[in-house]
Amino acid sequence: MTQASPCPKPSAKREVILDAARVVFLEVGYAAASMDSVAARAGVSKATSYAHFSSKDQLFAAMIRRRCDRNSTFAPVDPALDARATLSVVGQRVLDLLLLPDTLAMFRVVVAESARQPDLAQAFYASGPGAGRAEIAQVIADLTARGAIRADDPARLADLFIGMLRTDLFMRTLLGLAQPTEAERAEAVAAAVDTLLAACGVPNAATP
Amino acid sequence: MTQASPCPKPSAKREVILDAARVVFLEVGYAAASMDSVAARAGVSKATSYAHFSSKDQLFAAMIRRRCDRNSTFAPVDPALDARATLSVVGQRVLDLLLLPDTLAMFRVVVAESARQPDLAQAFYASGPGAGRAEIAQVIADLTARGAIRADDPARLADLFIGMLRTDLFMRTLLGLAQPTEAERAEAVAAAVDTLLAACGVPNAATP
DNA sequence: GTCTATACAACGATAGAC
DNA sequence: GTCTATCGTTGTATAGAC
Repeated sequence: MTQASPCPKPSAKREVILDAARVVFLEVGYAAASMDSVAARAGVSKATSYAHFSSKDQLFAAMIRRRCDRNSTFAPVDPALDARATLSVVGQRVLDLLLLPDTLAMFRVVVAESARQPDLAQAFYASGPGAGRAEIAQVIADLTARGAIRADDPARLADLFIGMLRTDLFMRTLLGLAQPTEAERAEAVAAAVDTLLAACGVPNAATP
Repeated sequence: MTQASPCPKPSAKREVILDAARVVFLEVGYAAASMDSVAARAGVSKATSYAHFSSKDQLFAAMIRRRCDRNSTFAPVDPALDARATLSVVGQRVLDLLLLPDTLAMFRVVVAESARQPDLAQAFYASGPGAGRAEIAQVIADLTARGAIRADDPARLADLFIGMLRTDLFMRTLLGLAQPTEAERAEAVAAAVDTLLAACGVPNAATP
C-alpha cells in the first residue's frame, strides 16, 4: 500500500521526479525549466509531479536540499604524508570537485536563485563551501599540531588556500569558456601549495 | 529629426530603456524580468522598447555589453610606494569593486545566463575578470622590474592574489548571506598581501 | 517614434475519471 | 496515486492609430 506524499516513505516515483528535476533545473536554470519538461523527463504526468511536490518552488528546493545532503566528507588523508604531499592531495580533490560539471551547474543555479530563496542559498553554503572550508581548516590544524606547518589561524589559511585553487581557471570554466585539462589542474594545485608553504611552511623539516 | 534604432545615434529613450533594463535584469534576473516591468520602469510603452530592441535577448545583451564597455582601468599606483603598500592599495580596490552590489548582481546574472548566451559570457570575462587579471599582472610585473618582489610568472601570481581576495567572504556575499564590513575587507586584503609577500617578497629590502 | 490594444503561445496549477 | 484535459494567468511580440 503506497502512501501519499507527506510521509517520509521514499516513493519510487518521487525519486524519479527529483532526478528529472535535477537534470532539467541544472541544465537550463530554474526559470527556464518548465514543470512539463520535468514531468516528461521523469516519464510521469505533470499532475503526478504536483501530487508529490506542491509547487515548482518546493520541487526545486527539495532537489537542492537532496543534493546538499550528500555530505561529501573527504576521505582522510594518510597521516604519514608530509605537508606538501598532504596539501597537494587535498588541493587536487578540491579543485577536481569544484570543476565537475554538476558542481558548476549547481553553483550557477543556486547563485542565480539566491535572492529569491535565501534559505536555499544558506543550505547550499553550509553543505558546500562552508563544509569544505571547515574540512580544509581541520587538515591545516592537524598539520600544525604535527609541526609540519605553522598556522595561527587555520580557518583563514583554509580560506586563502581554497581561494588560490578557485582562480581564473575556475572562473573561465564557470562561464563556459574553458574545459581545463588534467595538466592545468595539477599546475594550479602546485602553485597554490607552493605559495601556502612559502607563507607558513616549516623551512628545514618535512621536505625530503 | 530623431532617427530609428539601427543607427548609432544615442537616442534619449534608448538610454532610458537601457538604464531600466539594467535595474530590472540585475535585480530579478533575466527570466524573471518581464518586458512590461522594464518598460514601466523606463516610463515608456512596451512597443517603444521593441522599437529600439528587437527582442528581450537583444535588450539584455545590449545592457550587458554597455556595462562591459565602462573600461574600469585602475588609476595608476604611486610608484614611490613599496611592494606591501602597493599590493595593499590594489588589493583593497579589487575587493571593494568585487563586493559592490552592482558587481555581484552582474556576476549572478551573467553566470546564470552564460550557457544560453556564451558570447555574453565571453564579453563579460574579457572586460571584467580578464581585464582585472591583466592589470594586476602588470602591477606585479612592475614591482618585479623594480626589484621589490621576485615574480617569475606575473600572470600566475596575479591569479593567486585575486583568488586570495575572492575567498569565503566573497562567496557568502555573493549568496546574500553576508554584508562585509570595512574591517573585514581590510583584514582579508592584509592576509592576501602577507601571504603573497611571504611567497615572493624580497626579505631584506623594501620593508622600512 | 510612440502610444493603446491585442494576438498568440507557454506555463503553473487544478478538476475529475479511473 | 496516476492519468488526461483544461482553466486562468502571464509574457513576448505585433498591429494600427496618431
